[in-house]
Amino acid sequence: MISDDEYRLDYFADQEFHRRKCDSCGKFFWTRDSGKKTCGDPPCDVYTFIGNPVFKRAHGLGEMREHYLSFFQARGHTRISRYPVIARWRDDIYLTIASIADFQPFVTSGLVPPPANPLTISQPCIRLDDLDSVGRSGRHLTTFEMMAHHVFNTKERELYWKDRTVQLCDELLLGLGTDPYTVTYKENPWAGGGNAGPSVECLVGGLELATLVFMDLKVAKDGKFEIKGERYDKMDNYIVDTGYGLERFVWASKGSPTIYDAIFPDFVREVADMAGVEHDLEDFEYAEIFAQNARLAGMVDLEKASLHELRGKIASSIGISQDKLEKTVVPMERIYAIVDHTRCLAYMLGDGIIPSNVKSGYLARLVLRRTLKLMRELDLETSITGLIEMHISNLDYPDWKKKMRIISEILDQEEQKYAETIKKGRRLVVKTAEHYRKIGQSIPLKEMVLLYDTHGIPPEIARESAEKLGVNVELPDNFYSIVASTHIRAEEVEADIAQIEGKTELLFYNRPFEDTFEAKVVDIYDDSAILDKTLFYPEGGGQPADHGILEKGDHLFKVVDVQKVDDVVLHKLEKLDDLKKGDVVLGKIDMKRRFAHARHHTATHLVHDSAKRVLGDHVWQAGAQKSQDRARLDISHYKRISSEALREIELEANSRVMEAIPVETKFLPRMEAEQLFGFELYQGGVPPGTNIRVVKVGSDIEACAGTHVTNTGMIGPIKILRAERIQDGVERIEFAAGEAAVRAMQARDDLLAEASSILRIPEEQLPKTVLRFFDEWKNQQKELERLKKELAKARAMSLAFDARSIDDMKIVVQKMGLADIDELLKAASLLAEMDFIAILGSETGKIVVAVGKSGLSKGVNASKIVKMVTKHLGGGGGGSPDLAQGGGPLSEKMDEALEAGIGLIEARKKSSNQSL
RNA sequence: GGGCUUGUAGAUCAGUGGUAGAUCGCCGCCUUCGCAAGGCGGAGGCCGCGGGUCCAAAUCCCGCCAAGUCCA
Repeated sequence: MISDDEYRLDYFADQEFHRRKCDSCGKFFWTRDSGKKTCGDPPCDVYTFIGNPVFKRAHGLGEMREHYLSFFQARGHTRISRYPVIARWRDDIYLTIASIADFQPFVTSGLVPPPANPLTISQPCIRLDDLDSVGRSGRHLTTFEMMAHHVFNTKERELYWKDRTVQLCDELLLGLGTDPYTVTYKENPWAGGGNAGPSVECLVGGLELATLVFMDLKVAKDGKFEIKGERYDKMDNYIVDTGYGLERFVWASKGSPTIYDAIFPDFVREVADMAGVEHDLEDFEYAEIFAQNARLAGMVDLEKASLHELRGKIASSIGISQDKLEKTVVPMERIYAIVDHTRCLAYMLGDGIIPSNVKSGYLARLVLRRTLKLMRELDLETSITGLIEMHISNLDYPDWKKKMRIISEILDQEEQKYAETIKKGRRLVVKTAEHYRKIGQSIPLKEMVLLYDTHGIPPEIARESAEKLGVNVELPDNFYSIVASTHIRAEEVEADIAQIEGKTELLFYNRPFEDTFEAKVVDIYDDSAILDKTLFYPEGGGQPADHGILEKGDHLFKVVDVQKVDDVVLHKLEKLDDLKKGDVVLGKIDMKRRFAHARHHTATHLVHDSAKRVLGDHVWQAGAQKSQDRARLDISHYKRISSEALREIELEANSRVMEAIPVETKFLPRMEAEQLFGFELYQGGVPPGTNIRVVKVGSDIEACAGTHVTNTGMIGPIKILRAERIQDGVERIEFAAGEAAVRAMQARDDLLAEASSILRIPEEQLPKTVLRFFDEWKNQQKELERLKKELAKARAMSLAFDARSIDDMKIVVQKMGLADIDELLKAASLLAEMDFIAILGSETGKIVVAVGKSGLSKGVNASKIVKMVTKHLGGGGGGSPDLAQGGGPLSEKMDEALEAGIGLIEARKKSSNQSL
């Protein structure tokens, strides 16, 4: 528990605030109004600001943002620019969900100094948790700007803490014209992402405008404090983490019926016009419907509450029928959601997310497809590209306008893909529906889940198609949660990483060409030696570890792996033997291996840079791995890389090699590097630490800890081997550099040489000749087929003469040389057509039995005969009563097997008409 | 990163171990002044690729390649 004392601020005392316990929810809050009984937060209080703004003047988004940032700037805060909405510097979240996310984990943990302190920022954030409520509740958004001021205090230096934070918030609100008696601060401890602390929510007019978090706790096993079931301890550093909702401020300043009408009124009107929906907020009764909707929706959690029930309440409180309410509200809800979702997409695509079926790309596709579905429901004929372009031209990010061409191409492609999925889906639904119509049932839930989960067909669309065919569907309200529940969640495995004290000096950066060094063994850990300094490169950044040896006198220790744990390098040895702490060793690196890695590593940077030049700026590294004989680079790209583009990339990369560009590396403070080069530095992930190593290869600049050659000329040739699609939106380029490239080319030469020598033709004629051979082969196959048919016919005719008769049935039994099963089948079935019983065998051990009409009527069964006679061949067989086939490995016993066949029919006669 | 699904004629798909099919499209002929429709006939398949099991594999098993989809 967080102590009450945490909230007893001098500022509250000075300003004559009272601490009250909410009559409704029991939480404590602070107010200047001594008569206030409830905390101010819905559902304890209702919205009072709608139609009754809490600020003295209406503000637009830009105006409000500027007011906020300059307010804090004037009070000693440095304004910093926003971070992307795709959190590339984080590996635990895909999207930037709060302003503090910009500074996690390294700034908040104290490892890296903040870019400024104190600072103020307005950070665009995306949260998709309440996607279903967007448009409906009047207040939910997928995209919002979190305005914030942050302070990073340390034990040594405190800038300001709770009092000043609350004071600034109060000053901001009162400055905007808020009545001081309507402001409440509700106590509400905050926890998330491994941190926690006391926090107050600032409420005005029933609307939560800001949250002021005082982050001073971190998760600790045996911590002194317990919040929401986790234990926490105090941190050395403590952080003011505030969040002010820009869109809510604008809403509060206007008192519009919904947040959407407040923040983009023109956009809403334009889309409403396109959809042919009348949206006249001047009409009091009409506006009141939305206002009341927002007020009541503000009180409940839409996820849990029944939408139907809620609407019933709203209708009766306004005094109109529920039907009329829905007719008015539903189209607008869709329009609001479309306007919101397209803004979300503008941010996602503008910041470089490529729609995909995995990771952050999936989130983009999710929002995109929901938007297309909404547009379809409204019969909105316009293209989604146009809507997104409208947002982009309204936003003040010039680089996005340049990206519009690629964004539009991506969108067109996504629209097409979705249309394809729906088209395929409808066919599938029709098939499914017809099946259930035949058996007179409605389509069960299981099928609906399959259609959605496996084929991406939304249940609403499935229902529409099915009902057209007069088939009902089973579709419960909580359909999507049923789908979710079928996915078993993978348990998160927390790796127990050993912490090792100490620091190994890294020599390989400054002495990249040296292969020998002397060092002291400072410790032994399992079967690994820890040295005071090392030339061995530990595995990292997709580059494998160096190998080599450690020499102690004339005793050699083979180094088979090298790993870095914290600041310590572990040299894993094949055998530990008598190596001990305090020994002095001579280390020798396998330089051939090292150089192969270095070539591939620098080449990776070049290939990445070339891909960017050829394909566009949307290309980001999504992963990389190097080895001695090849390397692979995964890049984000929205379509398959054509072979022409691939060749261009290859040529481009080799041009950089031929230019013999020096590779520059240096260590820079993280913030300086970020300011100089932007987040494009973090192609290969975000390294920890205050200083990061920046590697510059021509125009490519990346944070990279790997070993590189010192000049691109040293790479030698770069040969792209292949490209494959890892996921939608991610392409993998495999290539070889240096000696490995030469060997790869030689291997390809060998393939050509071998193939052409088999055909005894020059290599240039391979494609032409292979094509001719393939065509000839196909024609010959057909010819062969035809001849077999003819041969079978001829044989059948001649065999018919040799038929014997048993019990009025004409029987042919014959061994037909090396004939294959096809020929036997054809001959036998022809004989059966002429009303014979045929038992045909071959020297290869195959048998076919066919029975004609009269045989069948007497109960002769081909399948049973085959089953019995093939036993003589040590095999088996089967088929239908009129035609069966089989065989076995003992082909030399064919005569015996055929005799047995005749025997069976004769025996059948004796036992008089017993069926076989 | 995990789950599910698919790959058969130009297209859409049947075919769950026993002679590869349907519909549309294509070509030819009949009918017509011509077109559409209709009738008759025909062409078109490494059943995604490679291995395995089996007397026998489009079908079962393994690997690869290509694609779709839901989720974290």
